Amino acid sequence: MSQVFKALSDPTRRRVLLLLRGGPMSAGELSDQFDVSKPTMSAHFAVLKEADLIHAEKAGKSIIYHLKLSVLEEALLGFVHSFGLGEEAPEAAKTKAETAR
Amino acid sequence: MSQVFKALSDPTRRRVLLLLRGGPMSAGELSDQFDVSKPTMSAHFAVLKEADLIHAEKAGKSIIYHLKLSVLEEALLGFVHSFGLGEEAPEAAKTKAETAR
DNA sequence: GTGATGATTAGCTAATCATCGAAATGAGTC
DNA sequence: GACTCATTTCGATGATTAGCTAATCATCAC
Repeated sequence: MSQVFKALSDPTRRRVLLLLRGGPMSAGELSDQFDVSKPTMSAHFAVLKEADLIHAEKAGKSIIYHLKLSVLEEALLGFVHSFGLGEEAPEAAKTKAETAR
Repeated sequence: MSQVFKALSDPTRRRVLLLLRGGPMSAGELSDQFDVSKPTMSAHFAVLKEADLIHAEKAGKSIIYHLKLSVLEEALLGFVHSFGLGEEAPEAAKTKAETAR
């Protein structure tokens, strides 16, 4: 849980995830979209992998990263729901929390 | 955005938010729930305030903290939606939403 | 095997973070 | 004013983080 939020706390890493939402991409292709060195990007990938938000697949010389949407979804929506938020309109959320018990 | 996720990346701070979900609480009452010093807790409050997730209200000697649910909701759901998640009914979310009512 | 390419690891610096005890502020009380 | 309570600020410390360059590893083409 903490690791997911920590991973998301960096703008570079959030942008990586958004790029990956469009489909799998190699480490190099991803790095080309950013203005930092490749080792730095590699470290960001490691953080995302540690949080289980992405998955690495070897493909010849390259390494293809895939977004693990379901993990992102479970972590964020799970947290949101624990606050009684996110299922209906904000107004109704309060009512719902009350009727929930 | 980054500040919200950074604030949420610490378990102590997440627990503070959950406590505050039950209603406003003073800094001291909150601190009593944790096994760390008051200065440390004060620093956590500052991070949460910086992320605009809580609001401080003076009340005599005490300071009462309030959860800003709408900010938390907007930040997290906004991000979730930017991934196209949380609107339809993926497995986990659906089950959870159903058992909730 | 050599060389080239893609990616990670190693080693470093500067900055940020969580934590503490001690001191300082603010707001009531006597 | 002096005293007390609640909370924050200050100053220090050890741990972690993002960033870099240089070096290494892995794979492919020759």
